[in-house]
Amino acid sequence: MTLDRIDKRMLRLLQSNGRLTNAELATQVNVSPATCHRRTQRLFEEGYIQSVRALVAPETVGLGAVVMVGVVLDRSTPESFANFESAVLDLPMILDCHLVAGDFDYLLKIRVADMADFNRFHGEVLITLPEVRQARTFFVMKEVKDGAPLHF
Amino acid sequence: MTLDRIDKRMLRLLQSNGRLTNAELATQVNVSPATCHRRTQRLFEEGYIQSVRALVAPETVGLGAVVMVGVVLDRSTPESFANFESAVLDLPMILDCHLVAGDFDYLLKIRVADMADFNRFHGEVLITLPEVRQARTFFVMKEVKDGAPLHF
DNA sequence: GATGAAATCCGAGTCAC
DNA sequence: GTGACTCGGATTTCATC
Repeated sequence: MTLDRIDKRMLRLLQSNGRLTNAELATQVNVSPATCHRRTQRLFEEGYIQSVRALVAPETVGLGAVVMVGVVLDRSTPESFANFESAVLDLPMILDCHLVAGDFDYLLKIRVADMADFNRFHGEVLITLPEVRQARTFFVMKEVKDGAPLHF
Repeated sequence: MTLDRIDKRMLRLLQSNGRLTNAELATQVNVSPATCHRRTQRLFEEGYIQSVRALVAPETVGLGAVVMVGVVLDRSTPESFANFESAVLDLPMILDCHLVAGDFDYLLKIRVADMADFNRFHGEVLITLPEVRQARTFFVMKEVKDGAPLHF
């Protein structure tokens, strides 16, 4: 139910290296492998660790371009939001989608091969999505930081 | 140097589950464990897989609030950008930072405990960063999608 | 109720082919 | 690329505090 100092250290270590073996992890946090194993299990079972994922280098799989998009919907009804969100969930090039307060309704992060690819996506998909009034594009020129580990 | 069908399937599988054992992975892509092992090694060595990381549930470690911030710098000189970027790299609550073309210079994604925490960060850190003229805040009300797997 | 030691089992990693 | 072989870690059991 709660995280003690050892749990937190384990989370921090696994966050930076999800391939740590149980034996290595046990050494780093100064408990026996058996204890470490039980604690790790709990971190998964109780949802402290959502998943472990390999981070694929985007350029190596032809997804070198990032675009951020601010979206404004036509109407601010619950159905508008629901429609838009379900469309977003079906579009794999949309990596992030946040409902925000401010000048936009949503902020999207999109990964595509290149600008031509984005233009196609923009014209044929994005602005034809249900309820989209306006989509303001921010081409990303440099990824200074992306998905930094949580600091706790 | 290039990825065949099997490599890509391995990447996709490891992307969704980084804890797959070599034996399991081998079965899923229909090659022997030895072959699978060699291929996986290559995917790491040649940088197709940048790292494997545990995804920690942010709320469970007291980081339940997300804020997106659009930043405009005072001057558009190389030193301004460099100064700002190195400050950003030192701030662990800034998870993402993208240099963009458009109305902002940078878009940031920030994780904090709550609004009070963000207000403190905004007043004491963000607007005192070198070269920051303006910071427009977008509170995130819902994370519709966050860090979806790459689609290739 | 959590721990660590020991014992078993299975996969990682390395060979020859 | 496969198959076999060895070593080390994962996982369980159990006694202990």
